[in-house]
Amino acid sequence: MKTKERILEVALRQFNELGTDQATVRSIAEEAGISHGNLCYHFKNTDALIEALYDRLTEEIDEQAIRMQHTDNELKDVIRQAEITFHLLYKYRFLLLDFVRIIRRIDSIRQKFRTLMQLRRQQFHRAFHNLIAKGLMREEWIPGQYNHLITNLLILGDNWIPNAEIHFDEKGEKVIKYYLEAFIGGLAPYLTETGVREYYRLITES
Amino acid sequence: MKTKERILEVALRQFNELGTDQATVRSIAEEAGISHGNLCYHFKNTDALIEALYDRLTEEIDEQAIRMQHTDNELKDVIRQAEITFHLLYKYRFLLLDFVRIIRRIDSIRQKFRTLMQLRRQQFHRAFHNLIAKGLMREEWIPGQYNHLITNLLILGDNWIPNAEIHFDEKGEKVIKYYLEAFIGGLAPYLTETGVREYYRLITES
DNA sequence: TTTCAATTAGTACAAGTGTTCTAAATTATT
DNA sequence: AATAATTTAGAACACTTGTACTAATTGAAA
Repeated sequence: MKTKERILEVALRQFNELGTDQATVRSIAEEAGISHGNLCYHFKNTDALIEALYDRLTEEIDEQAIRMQHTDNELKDVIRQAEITFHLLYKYRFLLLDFVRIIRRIDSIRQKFRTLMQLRRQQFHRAFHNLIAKGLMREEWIPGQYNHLITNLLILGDNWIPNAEIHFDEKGEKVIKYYLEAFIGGLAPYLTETGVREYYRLITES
Repeated sequence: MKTKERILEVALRQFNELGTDQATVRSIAEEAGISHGNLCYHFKNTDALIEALYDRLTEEIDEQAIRMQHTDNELKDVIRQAEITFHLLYKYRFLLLDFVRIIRRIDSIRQKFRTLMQLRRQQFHRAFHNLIAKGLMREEWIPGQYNHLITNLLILGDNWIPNAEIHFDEKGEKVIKYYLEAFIGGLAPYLTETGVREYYRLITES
């Protein structure tokens, strides 16, 4: 099964660098050093490749979510969680760069993604709840504000990569850090004084 | 010049509904009731159509920005500004739905867009400055937080439409309102007590 | 070793796309 | 009314893409 692995590797690279429209069955096969007929034997078309890679992403996210269940949900854990997720999304960034088109075309991904997002919203609610209980985050003082906050954070989480593609020429770690800071910084105003002190401590040490 | 107008109308509709990849020179020409040869006489290809429509959007945004200079920058003006911008973006939503691909392909749009974004960042800074001076918005109490806030608001402003496409089946006014509320709600925690009172007054009356 | 299934390369085809070109038709100008 | 410029339709071309198919090769099981 080494061929299949190599195909997915090359596909991921080409999707990320060229976009899902420029990377074709032929270009991927060529770089993988096989015939495109062979590639189509393993994956019927590029959509099948996209779906396979999407499944890999969700697998990796799931694994990480399970690992995170055993932390005590301090502020540092929340930040760490965001950090890992950002890196994961960056690894599969072609998905986010092209998500609308992919979703419009591949219905199975659409459905999987919707359930994933509901899960993420719940995770946020739970995390906030924990932080409030620990006295790190303020109680909601404007009705509905945490719902709005979560909406904004989810949009940031899904769209910082397209945003980076549009605004920056740099790539990689530098970009990830920039948006990660914006993400965490967006949380800061909702923290208690204790929370802010902790926030300072964490961002200065990294 | 009626043909040109009709072409752009149909193109906008097809781009919004089908996406820039499904709408072709031929499909647009057909709906406009002309030959595709004729369409190519007026606009060399779909990229030229996209560019023309992008220019229209920036024109409309500019007009509105000028109109807004004569307001006194109360909270209600800031909200009104956001509302109009959201509606404008929705009118040309295909641009935001496909922005990465468009930017990658059409360099002139890339450059125009970057300067536009710098402008928008400045507008936010100015608006915040005004609100602070009026005692409606708090002074920055965590270093850099307003820069992060603006980053987040800009990302929300550019990506609520793709987000809606992914998460909702509804379209139109309902969607606009949902994200507009998230946008304004994201501002609320940064307001002073007076600001929050004003915020309540404004959101309950609409 | 033989046999059968899985894998691979290469070819061929159909559909769709942007692009160009020519000739006709329309409109405006003198 | 005559002439020139603009606009339009339609055909033709080159290119790419996904898809299917065939034949050859490989590898494992009997």
